[in-house]
Amino acid sequence: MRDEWKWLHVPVEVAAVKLLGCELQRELNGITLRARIVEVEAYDQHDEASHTFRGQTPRNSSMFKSAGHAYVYLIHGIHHCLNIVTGEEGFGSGVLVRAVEPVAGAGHMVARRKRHGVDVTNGPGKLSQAMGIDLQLNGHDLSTPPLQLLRRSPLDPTSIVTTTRIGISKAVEAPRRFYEAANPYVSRR
DNA sequence: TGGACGATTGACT
DNA sequence: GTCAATCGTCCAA
Repeated sequence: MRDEWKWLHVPVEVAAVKLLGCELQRELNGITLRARIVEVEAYDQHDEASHTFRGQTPRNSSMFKSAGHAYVYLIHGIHHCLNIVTGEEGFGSGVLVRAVEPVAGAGHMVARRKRHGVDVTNGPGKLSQAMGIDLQLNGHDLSTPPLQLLRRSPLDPTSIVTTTRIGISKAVEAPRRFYEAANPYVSRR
């Protein structure tokens, strides 16, 4: 395993909390976009709501890679969702990035979205469109451009809210959604 | 090989 | 609050 991602070789819900406050940096057409992660959800092989619950398939194979890779999938034939793979190679676990807060290149994200304010990045499909994330980045190594994960110091635990996940039909009771309290970019539904 | 379905979003009543 | 868009994936037959 790569030492660089050792901090993500932990249970996925622990990794999810550690990822809050970290940043995603995207190089796109010579422009640098950067955004801070403010809302996440945890999924792993033992979780009925996870894409990896029934084992490895061509679609979910990048979620079985070692920590620090991207798992991107298409939902409803329209939108892309970004996950950060966690844990050891061979174990299917990852963290869905549900919302981010623009840090750099916000104007470009607004233009890509054709929306403004929190609507630019307050949902998994929205932030993917804002940052130009699609299937081409599925399986990408997040230690290299054009998409990088930048580690940041952990948030104060008292500022983190834990709830059940959104938009799923199985394991609906599991408290595996985490977000930064009072951050306006946290998704609404 | 067919068909049901989805870790969502935006438009509309 | 409700509902359609839209297509790749997966499982049953």
